[in-house]
Amino acid sequence: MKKISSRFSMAVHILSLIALSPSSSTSDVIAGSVQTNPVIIRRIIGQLKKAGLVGVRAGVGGTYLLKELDEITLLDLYKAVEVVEDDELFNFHDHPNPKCPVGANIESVFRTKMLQAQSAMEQELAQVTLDQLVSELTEKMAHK
Amino acid sequence: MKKISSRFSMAVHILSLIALSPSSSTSDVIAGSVQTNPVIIRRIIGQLKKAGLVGVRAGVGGTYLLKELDEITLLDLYKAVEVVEDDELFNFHDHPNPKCPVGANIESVFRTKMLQAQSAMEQELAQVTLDQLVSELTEKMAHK
DNA sequence: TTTCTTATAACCAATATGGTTACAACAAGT
DNA sequence: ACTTGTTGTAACCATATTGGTTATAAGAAA
Repeated sequence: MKKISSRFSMAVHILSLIALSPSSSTSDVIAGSVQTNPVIIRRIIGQLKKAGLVGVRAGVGGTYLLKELDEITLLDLYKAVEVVEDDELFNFHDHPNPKCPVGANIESVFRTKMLQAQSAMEQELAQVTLDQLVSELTEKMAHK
Repeated sequence: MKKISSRFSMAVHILSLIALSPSSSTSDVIAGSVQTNPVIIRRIIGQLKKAGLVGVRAGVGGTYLLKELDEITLLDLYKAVEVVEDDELFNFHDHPNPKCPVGANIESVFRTKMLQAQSAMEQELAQVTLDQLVSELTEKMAHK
């Protein structure tokens, strides 16, 4: 991976739209703002639904929040869209040589350090609520 | 990307080996501990060399450190192996609709937050020197 | 019943990844 | 000089992820 999937940024974009104009929240309208295919939007909304963040009006169309804006953090979205496998951001090469003292012990040392680094990042994401983010967004929109 | 490439973990493994037994530091021996192809090792060492962290004895074989162990951090290795593109961990979907107020402003808000999160992670990596890591490693090796 | 919508399957092209084989160039020892 | 062990690359390859597309079944309202 060169980068964490844009599913995450799209999820943030999507939820911002839903928060600001819940009336026009069909995958088609949202796709118009994100500028991608409606199916992509539905797939992401499907993941947000699975995570219990939103509900979808089947048949009639549209998505609504299941939590307050200040109860949803960027970390919630990050986890919901599953951009990282097994909750481990850093990959570790498989089966280093157990007969080599370094090979036998490097994994646990490495993993410990990486979990710390990853956790520092996730804590930052956890500190930003959608409430805050949408506020900053509307601020910028007004400032135009 | 589901995970950050194992090139990073291999780089840490490789430098630990070089630090602990500089005498046996050919790509073949290292590949034996990492349990991969020597070419993979050489490619990574090539990146470490480009970053000015190590030197290579052409022809005769072997790699040596160009800096002290306490002058090399995990962040140095992370940057050296280029596991992330353009120094931006988080991807952002391209060209959201500029005619939509949200589409026009979401990118700058998102990017700001992501740079903060990414920076928190990198700071953690910057705080770990190879010196520390190798110490922990030898500790574990002795504790056998 | 018609219409708009969601959910999902089945593809696809582009790219990253880790691996492999092959070969030129280099430096030492003999 | 020649042989040997090594590095540096190029050229491939299989696999997986990504973002996208088309097509279709099914739900809910007018």
